[in-house]
Amino acid sequence: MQGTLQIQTSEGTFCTAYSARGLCSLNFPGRAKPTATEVSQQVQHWHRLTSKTLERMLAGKPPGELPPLDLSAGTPFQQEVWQAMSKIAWGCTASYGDLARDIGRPAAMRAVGAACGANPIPVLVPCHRVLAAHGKLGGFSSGLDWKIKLLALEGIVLPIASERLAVA
DNA sequence: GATGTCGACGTGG
DNA sequence: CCACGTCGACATC
Repeated sequence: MQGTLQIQTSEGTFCTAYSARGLCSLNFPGRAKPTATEVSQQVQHWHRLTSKTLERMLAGKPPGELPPLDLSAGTPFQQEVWQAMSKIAWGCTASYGDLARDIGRPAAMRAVGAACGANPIPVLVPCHRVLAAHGKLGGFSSGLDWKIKLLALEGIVLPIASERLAVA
C-alpha cells in the first residue's frame, strides 16, 4: 500500500487507498476512519483524478479521466466480474444475469451478486448500475439509498413491471 | 395473474 | 455447512 487519502465532498468524506498499481479502494463516508498518510507524487496525481471524477459524478456529470484501478486484491472470478462491470457506460445499466453471461457463466448470477458486494471501488467501478432482472432495483451492500442516489444522478429511470407488460 | 419452491454459482465465515 | 446485492422454470391456486 502506497498510502491513504480522503476526499471531501458535499456528501461527506470519502476515504481512498492506493497501491503501487493505482487506486485500490474507495469507501463511502462513515465506512472507514478518515486517516491520511504522506504519499508520492505519483499517488498525488492519481488522487487528483479520483477526486475530480468523484466530484463530477456527484454533480451528475460523466466521470471523465479515471486513475488506474488496481483490482488485483480480488479472486480471478471477482476480477472478471469487476472488469465486466467497468464496461457499463455512464447512464446505462445491466442486470446480474447479463454480467454472468458476459463472463461466460450464465448460471453464476448469484455469485455475480456476491462479487458486486465485494467490489472495493464502488462508484468508479459502477456496481450501482447493476440492477436485478426486469429493471428491479436489487440490493446494495453499502446502502440502497446510495444506489438510488447514484442512479438518479445518471438520469436512470427504473422500468416498472406494469410498463413492461404494456410494451410486451 | 399472483405466489411459492427449487436449483445453480463462487466466496467467506 | 450456511448465507449472500439473483434468476428463470415450473407448479399451484
